[in-house]
Amino acid sequence: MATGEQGIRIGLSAVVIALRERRACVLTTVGEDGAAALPFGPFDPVRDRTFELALRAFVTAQTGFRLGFVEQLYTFGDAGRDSPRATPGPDHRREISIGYLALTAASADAPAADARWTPVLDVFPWEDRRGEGPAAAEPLVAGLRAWAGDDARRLARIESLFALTPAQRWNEGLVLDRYELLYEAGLVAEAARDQDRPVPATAPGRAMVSDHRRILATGLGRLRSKLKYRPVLFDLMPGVFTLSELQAAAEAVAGLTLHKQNFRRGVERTGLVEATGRLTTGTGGRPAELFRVSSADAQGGEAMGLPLPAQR
Amino acid sequence: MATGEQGIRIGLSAVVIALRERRACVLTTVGEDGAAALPFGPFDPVRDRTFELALRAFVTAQTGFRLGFVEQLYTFGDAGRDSPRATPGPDHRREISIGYLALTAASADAPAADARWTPVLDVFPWEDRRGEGPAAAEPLVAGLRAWAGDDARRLARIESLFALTPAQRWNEGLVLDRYELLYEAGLVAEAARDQDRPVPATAPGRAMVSDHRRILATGLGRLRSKLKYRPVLFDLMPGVFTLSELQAAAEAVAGLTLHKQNFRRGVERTGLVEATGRLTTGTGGRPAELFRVSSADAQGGEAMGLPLPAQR
DNA sequence: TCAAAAGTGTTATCCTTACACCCATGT
DNA sequence: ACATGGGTGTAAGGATAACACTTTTGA
Repeated sequence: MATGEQGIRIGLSAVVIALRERRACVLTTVGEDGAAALPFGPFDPVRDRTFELALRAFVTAQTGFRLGFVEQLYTFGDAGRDSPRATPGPDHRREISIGYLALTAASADAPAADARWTPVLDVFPWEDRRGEGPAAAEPLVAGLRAWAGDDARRLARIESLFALTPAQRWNEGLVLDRYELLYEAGLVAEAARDQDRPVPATAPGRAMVSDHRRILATGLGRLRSKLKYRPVLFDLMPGVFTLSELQAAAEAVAGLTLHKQNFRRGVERTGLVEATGRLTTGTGGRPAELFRVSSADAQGGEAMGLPLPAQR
Repeated sequence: MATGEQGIRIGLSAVVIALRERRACVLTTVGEDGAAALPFGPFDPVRDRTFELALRAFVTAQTGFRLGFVEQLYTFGDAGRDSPRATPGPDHRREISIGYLALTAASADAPAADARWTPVLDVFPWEDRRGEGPAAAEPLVAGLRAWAGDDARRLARIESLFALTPAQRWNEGLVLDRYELLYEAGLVAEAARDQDRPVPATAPGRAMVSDHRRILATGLGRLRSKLKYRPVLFDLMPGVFTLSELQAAAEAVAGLTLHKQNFRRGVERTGLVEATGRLTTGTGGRPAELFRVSSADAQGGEAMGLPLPAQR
């Protein structure tokens, strides 16, 4: 009988998010076939005392960045995650990957070596609702409808996840659900690749190595959801910032255009920021006041996040 | 150099929740030293295609229960999770455990073999705010204050997590945070045990094997949080139920006394339940109408949970 | 007839949404 | 002057919280 310890390897994958030029970006490396990959490090059960310490160490070593907020996402271990056809032989190494979400404050430093900052909305273009809004997803939805045919359950899922009827509202946190829907429908490059079908040229977004895009979707979804009930956005911000910059950051992460006044009122109500009294200059208009994270209880244990009032 | 594949074993731990006699209970087995343990199954990388299938199989085999809702919680793998003193030698097997939350509809069946249904609020008595409310946690808080001394950060954490000032409100989802606070303060039996100190007789709640109480805290916290934005409570309910039973279930899980009218209005607004027209009999008072989960879009993808309006 | 539990009506308050408008600077 | 972005006031609508009350059964 198999003892359950043969051929297991554990790796740590990091979804490292930072803001660059008002866009939410993820730290990627160049994978084997030229596609983007997440930073990945092996977990050594002898040397590494905890997952989190191992993660922080290898990300800093590989990229030079110090991670602030770190949170475990999910453990991925399904057989054939990247190639379901391959039937594992007895000598097959089972690869299990523990995904982590990490946030770093914006930094002007260029990443080391072959690391890149990839805008997350280039990977998931349909997650950006700031421009035309619902119209942006039109071609995608057409493809989904074709896949669904007259399957009522599929149609309901599409309508719900993409908020197609006016009654439903777009839930920006369901990044993974939408990606998995597109994967099932065969509309993303990975779906074709995993079945050795030719990848259509129209496949939306940037494909990634193995199941890394799924891991990234998990991370972005977690971050978006968390914005609303934990003060995580400040882990992406520099020490001082204007309220407009804060709003731009929230918009870049959530993929939504927010309502200015309501956002400000909401931020004020949380008490998470405090004015410094100093002003910016050269914003193109009236100088903005600079704020910082409130020194009071601010990051304190209590549930507190930022409002995300949509601007229609 | 260590290759990262020696001596790793992966196990699956299940936090299986069900309602028994109007209490939220967790399925436990009897651990080595007589303490309760979570059902645990090894993960066989050759035989098991996915974590979830393996989990469902071994729980059904061990206990006879079919699991409904299943969700991954967290992967626990810190060295010395149960005994930090032990320095791992080269032959030390590193045990990594993937925790899952599972919900089963109430069932009259007795669990098989040495399995038990343990009321979760017996494990975490301080999580029950239904009785005297804040007063129930008084002795605990005294212990925490003694530990904190005049450390302002510790005091703020205690006040926040236990909602000691009237301005703060009790957040029922922070089960893990409160357990970890108590562990750090050395007030739960596991903290003493892990440092070979004698376990004080006053240690609150029921201790569990290894770090299983931490895993259970993770599961209960996740379930409580999820109640509010996903229709998970129905996975604990029988096919038909009265609104009072639904409220009692929500109260048993959340550890709160809810406001009857507001709860009902809120449930109605979600559209998640529909009346059957039938009435109960023998409730001790006026017969109640029986409801069922709405057959419409009900479980549909959209975010929908139940309100938890506190009754002071 | 009374206790016990089911079920309903109504109001005050707060947060969200949405509207329109004024302010200060650089060009 | 005027474009650009910063910053503000106020009112309508809906959800929540809190109040007390009626209805229907079993003992």
